Amino acid sequence: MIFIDLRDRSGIVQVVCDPQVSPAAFAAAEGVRSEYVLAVRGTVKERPPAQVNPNLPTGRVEVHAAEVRVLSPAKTPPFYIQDDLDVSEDLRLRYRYLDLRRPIMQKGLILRHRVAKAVRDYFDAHGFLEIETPFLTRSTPEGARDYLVPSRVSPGKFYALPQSPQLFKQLLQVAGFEKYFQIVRCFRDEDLRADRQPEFTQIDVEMSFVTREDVLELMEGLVAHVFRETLGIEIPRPFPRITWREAMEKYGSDKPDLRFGLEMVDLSDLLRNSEFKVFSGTIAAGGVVKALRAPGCGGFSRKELSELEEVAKTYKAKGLAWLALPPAEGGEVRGPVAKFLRPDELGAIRERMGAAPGDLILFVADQWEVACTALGQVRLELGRRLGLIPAALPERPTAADFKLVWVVDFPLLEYDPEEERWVAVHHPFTSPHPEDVAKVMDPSFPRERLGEIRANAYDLVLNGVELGGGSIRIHQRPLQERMFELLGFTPEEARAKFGFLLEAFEYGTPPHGGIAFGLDRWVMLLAGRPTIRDVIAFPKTARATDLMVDAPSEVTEEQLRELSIRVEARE
RNA sequence: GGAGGCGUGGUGUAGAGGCCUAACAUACUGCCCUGUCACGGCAGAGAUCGCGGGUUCGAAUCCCGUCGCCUCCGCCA
Repeated sequence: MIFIDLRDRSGIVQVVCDPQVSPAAFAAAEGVRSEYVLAVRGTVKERPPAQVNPNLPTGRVEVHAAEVRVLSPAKTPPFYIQDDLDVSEDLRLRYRYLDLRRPIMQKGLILRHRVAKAVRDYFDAHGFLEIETPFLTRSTPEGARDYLVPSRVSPGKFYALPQSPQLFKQLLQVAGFEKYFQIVRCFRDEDLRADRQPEFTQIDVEMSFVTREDVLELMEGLVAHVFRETLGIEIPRPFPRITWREAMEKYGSDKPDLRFGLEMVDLSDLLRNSEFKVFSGTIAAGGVVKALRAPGCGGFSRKELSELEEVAKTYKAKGLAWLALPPAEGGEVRGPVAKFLRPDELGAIRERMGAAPGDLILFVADQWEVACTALGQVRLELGRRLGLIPAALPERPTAADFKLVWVVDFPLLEYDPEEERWVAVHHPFTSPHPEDVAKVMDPSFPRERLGEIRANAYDLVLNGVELGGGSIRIHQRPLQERMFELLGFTPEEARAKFGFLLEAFEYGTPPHGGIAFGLDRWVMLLAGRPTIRDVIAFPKTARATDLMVDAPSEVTEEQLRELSIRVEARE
């Protein structure tokens, strides 16, 4: 009697080879090893009650083999084909076709397909057209580093792979395709992360004659549709909204994780005249003091506190001050800051923080954005330590496992000290907030205050991950010219870089706007995986290499000659 | 560009100056086992400890360099 676990995309079934039923099938099965490809003919039978395997979805039945044929033998795989795999990722990437045999990997790609299908169905039902745009296109300034492709017929010239179809989708609006979408590959030559690959897939959307409200409402419908069709989850609508400013103030991030509270509080007004110069001095210099209450954490050890401080320092904070409240009334308040604070200050802080005995209060004093960001990262670390951020998605996720939020009113511009100029936070075609257009057009508006101007832009954030973002675009020539001016482009430069778009805009441009979602990230979150590599069939390593096909690779002298390219040896 | 972690039979780990002629689990090969499903039993094969240099009487172990993978900062309109 030989038992074979026979696997296909749908799962595993047990094949029973009984020499009394079929001597030939038994003999064939004797030579079968792991991962052999088989053709089995037989009868599906219910198992005897004692032989039922409750751990297997098909555990109530089995196939009694009449015939077993080996279609293809297999070498012993370098790792087990099973879900709970403890093997280095480089090995999985080198043998990706084996890694992808694992049910959990198949589940991820099947989910990915179903998300894409749901997206296409939704847009089709709402009158959108999927239109393809070029991969071989033109390098444009701003944004990420381009992947370049040399041209053979135009020696010395290069195509760029698109960072996104941004310009094309706007040109499609000029062309009259007033509802466009595309599931499209994008390319960015920047350093990688767990949620960043050099090529990734975007759900790209653009619409004419819409306001921000129209876009957000339609996209909430999309998100709800995808959750319903893939996980069977009903996401409550409308999604909450938060301004960028408020997100930074309360959560210290432009992609706040709303699965837990631990909101930050500003104490600058209370500590303006504090004896503690780190606080008062920072405030006098235009900075702020932000604080975070960690409930019941007053007993944290030196080690835990210094680990939290390391987090803060990673994000440019100079330090992390703390106050540990005694577990009962009357005890000593501990912490390096305690002796510098007057009783009235201490009382005011406790009241504002809503602090209870046994709580820990953490402080960062710094310039506003640094203080918010650093303490916001401490907040996330605390969330992990206190178990407020689930380590994994439950077996049957519900709407409560997915906290969606729109972040709106991003700044339009931010100062880049390296380039010594203002750069677009979103991109140069993003329209200012309707209430701020006057400031943009006002030539006397002080340059140093350009950072106050809000954009008509929005991001969708899911569990602290940026799922997508978009904006209402500029469709008026004077406003666009003014934007280029603020970005430091002369009219000639603007024309040289974006001339085709500016020219197109002269032929009647509908007001338009759109959004783009990161498909990989979305599927990653729906599947509860820790990296987008797990939901991409053939991903690249952190150094942007493909370990399976060994790319990038050297090419022949002949190929280089055809492209008029000479490679200089680099150390 | 920077910081950290990891690298020892196919795989996952242990070993932290001499106990290493490198251990354990699993996978693999052969034999036994006619209801197994984390099967079981017996036997066997399989590693110059990522690579290069150095220190030492002696290095998987200490030092320097280098390569690869992962995470994070910078970067990513």
